[in-house]
Amino acid sequence: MRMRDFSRPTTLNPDRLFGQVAQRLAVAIISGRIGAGELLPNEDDLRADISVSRTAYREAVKVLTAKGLVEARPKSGTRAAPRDRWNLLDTDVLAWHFEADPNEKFIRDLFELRRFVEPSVARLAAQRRTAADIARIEAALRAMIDNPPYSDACVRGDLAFHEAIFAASQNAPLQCLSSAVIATLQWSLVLKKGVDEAFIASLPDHENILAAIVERDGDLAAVRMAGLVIDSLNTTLASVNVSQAEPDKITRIKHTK
Amino acid sequence: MRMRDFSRPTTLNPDRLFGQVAQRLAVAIISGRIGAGELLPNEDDLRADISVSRTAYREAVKVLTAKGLVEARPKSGTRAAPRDRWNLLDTDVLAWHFEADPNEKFIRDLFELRRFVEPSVARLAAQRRTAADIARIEAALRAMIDNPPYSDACVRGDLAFHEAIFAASQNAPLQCLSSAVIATLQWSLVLKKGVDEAFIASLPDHENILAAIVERDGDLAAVRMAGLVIDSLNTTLASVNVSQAEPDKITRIKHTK
DNA sequence: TTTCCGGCTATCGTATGACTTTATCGCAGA
DNA sequence: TCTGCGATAAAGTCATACGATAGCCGGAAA
Repeated sequence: MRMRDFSRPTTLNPDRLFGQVAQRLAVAIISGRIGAGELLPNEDDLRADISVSRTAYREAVKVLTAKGLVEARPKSGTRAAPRDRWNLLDTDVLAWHFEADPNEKFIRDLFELRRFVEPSVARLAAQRRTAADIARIEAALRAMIDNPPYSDACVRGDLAFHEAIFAASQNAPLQCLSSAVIATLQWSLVLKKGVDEAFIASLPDHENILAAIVERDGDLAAVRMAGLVIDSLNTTLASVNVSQAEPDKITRIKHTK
Repeated sequence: MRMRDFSRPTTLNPDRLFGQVAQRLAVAIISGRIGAGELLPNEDDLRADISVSRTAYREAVKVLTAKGLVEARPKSGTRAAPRDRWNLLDTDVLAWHFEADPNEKFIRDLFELRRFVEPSVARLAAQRRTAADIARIEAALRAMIDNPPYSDACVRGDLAFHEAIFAASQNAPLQCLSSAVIATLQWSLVLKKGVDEAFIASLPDHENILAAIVERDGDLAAVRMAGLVIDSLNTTLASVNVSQAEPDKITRIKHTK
């Protein structure tokens, strides 16, 4: 699946050779083409795909090992790890999922995580935000409003909006979860691209969240963020199901507020 | 800081040479001894620390790159990355934090994350748990009860208890956060080791959480889990402050329920 | 025929040296 | 002063070799 990539600058330089090899292998594992079995024998892979030296191959494997996608043990070989070992919240691992087929369960799970976390983050942001945080969130919102829906600048604004709120929470481990939120936004973008109404309808919600954060009203910010996430989930899932022609699988979540 | 290590089997084999080098460098970065500056030049490090080949060194760097701890660019060198690039939720990165000095802010942040996430996870677990999940949670609880406090088996039981609840949530990305919970438990263990009362007092709380999950009462499970997390935070922070002889920094969080 | 032991071999880990690529920095020329 | 080109330094890549280890298989003994 080819698409525009707005994910944060990853640690893994795609220009480099080992990065390409890592991505190749990662996608093969994530898409299930390798699935907990043995990896392609060292030599085979070298000869077959691209003639790549053992160094590049090993460094790619090291990257995948660090992200939990493979387990290498002397002699028994380098095998794809079971899914529950993967660092599913790692930026690169999330990005690689976009290269594989979209998996509705996975998207739901990410939205679920987001639904639990992001309202709390918004609450913290409202309590702890500095003037600089406000300026950053405002700038992101401006980019969303001033640019046509789904334009690059607009999408970047959306991502920046959520990231800025995470940053305002002043909690470093929590900020690591922003990549998961970014991922859901990207999935939304892919799945419901072209549907401008949903995006435009969400703009006032974004503005209201900012307002609550400005007012330092944590509870209000949390409630509004929860609403935004649920709306996003519903429109995204609707697009998934429409595009898959399975409208019966639409399961909306009602606002509790 | 030397300690018993109960973290889940990490992907990064400490027997291997590159793993040791990676840990060495990681601790130097996390502890701040390197802090966003340049890394030791390749050759220097080789000669100085241990005579280690370029291969092992490079693979160690690749691992750290994958976890966001360093950024390598041709010409400008391999630099330690700013903290907001680190994968703070990565199992290894969390484990490496135990080798550096304890950082109260970091522990607070982890507990905060846990406070947001774990009650929701408990709710999901109550809604989705299977019979196998119940058995797993019960077994973990048994290990906590049947073994003396802070014994290896007991601690493992505690970790298994929380991991089993995460597993019962049936949400893979969410499960990745269990390593952060494990980390807070380990910090608690380190900081308040020897204080048996707090542990024994928490046993009924654990039992009640299990009961709520058995009864499929999601809200109750969430409330009880929230209480457990807050209690754990308070006793842990108290130990931190006592051990640092700064009792004025104790800031308890009141139960809302 | 079954079982156990030991060597064989495949595969990862480590070491070494040479060459390539890339990006920075400084010097020279306009 | 500005521009651009080349020297340079560091990471990246390649090729090769050797060591260590765990599984495999065959032979020997019961």
